[in-house]
Amino acid sequence: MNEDRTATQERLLDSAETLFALKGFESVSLREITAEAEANVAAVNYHFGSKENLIDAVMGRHAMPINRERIARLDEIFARTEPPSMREVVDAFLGPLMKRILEKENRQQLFAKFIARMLGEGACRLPEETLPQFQEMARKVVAGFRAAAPELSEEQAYWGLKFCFAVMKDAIMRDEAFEQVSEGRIESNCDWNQIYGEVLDFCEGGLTR
Amino acid sequence: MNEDRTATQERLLDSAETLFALKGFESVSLREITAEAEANVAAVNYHFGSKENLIDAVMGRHAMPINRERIARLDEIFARTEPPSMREVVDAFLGPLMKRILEKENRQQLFAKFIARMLGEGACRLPEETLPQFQEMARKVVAGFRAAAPELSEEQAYWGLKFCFAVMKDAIMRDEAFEQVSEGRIESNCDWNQIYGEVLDFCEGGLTR
DNA sequence: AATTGATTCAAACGTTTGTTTGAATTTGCC
DNA sequence: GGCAAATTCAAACAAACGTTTGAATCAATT
Repeated sequence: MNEDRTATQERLLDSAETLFALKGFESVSLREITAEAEANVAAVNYHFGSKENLIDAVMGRHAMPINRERIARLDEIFARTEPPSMREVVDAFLGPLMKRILEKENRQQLFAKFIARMLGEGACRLPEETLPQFQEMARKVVAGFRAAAPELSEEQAYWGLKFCFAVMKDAIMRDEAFEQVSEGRIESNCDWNQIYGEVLDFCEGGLTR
Repeated sequence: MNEDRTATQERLLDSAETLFALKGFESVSLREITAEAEANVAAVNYHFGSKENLIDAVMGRHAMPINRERIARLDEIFARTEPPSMREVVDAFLGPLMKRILEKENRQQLFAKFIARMLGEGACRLPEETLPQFQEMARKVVAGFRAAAPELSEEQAYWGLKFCFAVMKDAIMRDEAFEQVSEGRIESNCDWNQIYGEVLDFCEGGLTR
């Protein structure tokens, strides 16, 4: 995959990311994207070939670096002699994602929502070339879980992986419906560090019964 | 809301439910739905007024009975003198959903996927008249959580509610991507009882740190 | 049997979708 | 400055979308 892109390509990716975050993949038209990016309608097909390819590109921009970081942190943990704590394994898995949300000073919420959609709707369509990396990452996370909690079977650990994913995703994706259901007791604030704390608590507990 | 519908209405709802399960709300056209239901394209607009209304109807068909059952089970728990266990509160919350999946002998997987989508994509668009019921249900679940684990703050309990939802949703929604990532170690089987056991374990652990 | 109201139907409505085209324009290079 | 490739652009494409229409058909009542 070409890493250095033209200015137009970059603007298209940014606009697509923003609009996907707000409305989901299916509901955003190429015309909305190109208008936001101040580009021509034909630009997407010229630079990316199709709308599908654009979605893949905007996902690929984040997925691989995140997985790289996850793997690096897990390798660090395994390099140590003492056994890992469950919390640090979960954090090695979810932290790189959360880090990127915290980095975006002004567009935190938007970027978070895009990530959540990527994990949700987009999960079924992860770019092919990223699959081996995802698999390696998953194997290491599962190994980490079982190092921290030896009573977990391999299958249980994989379910745990899935569930941690799910919890993180829902925590990131602040939806109006739940705000209503909780009658304003949740989501009005936006202290990501506190939210991430809740996520870690829940996942850690869920994995160490 | 009219409870007794014509045969055509029923067929439209069934077809919509099936197709929504397979492809999501946005990606299914009225023409697909009416073709499946062996009805005319105009039938949806005649009977429901619009596609949006159809989606609401197909959701409303399940949401309210499920919430009724949840509330009933929680009331039973509160009627007892001894304090509830966390597991039974979680089960009162998630069980009525799982029950309906197990009921559908032949279409389990399909129905489960619809439910998951309803919880996911559809969450942001829950029919207005169901909101008070959702709120009452949520209040009682939270009360149940805190009765079983008094150290939980109200806010933590609401997060727990959200997270249990998320875990259940992801467990139900079997996506190919994760099957690949786990390299076949998950999802090949389909023993819903075992899966539900994993969900209960994780949520129970997550709420009782 | 006639009349009324509810339902079905084929056809068309106006938009919007993703994509393609071919000419204009910009860009980098000799 | 001039050539060639890369990029932009307005315009149009066919296809699909949700919705509307008005006549045909069905059901029930009188």
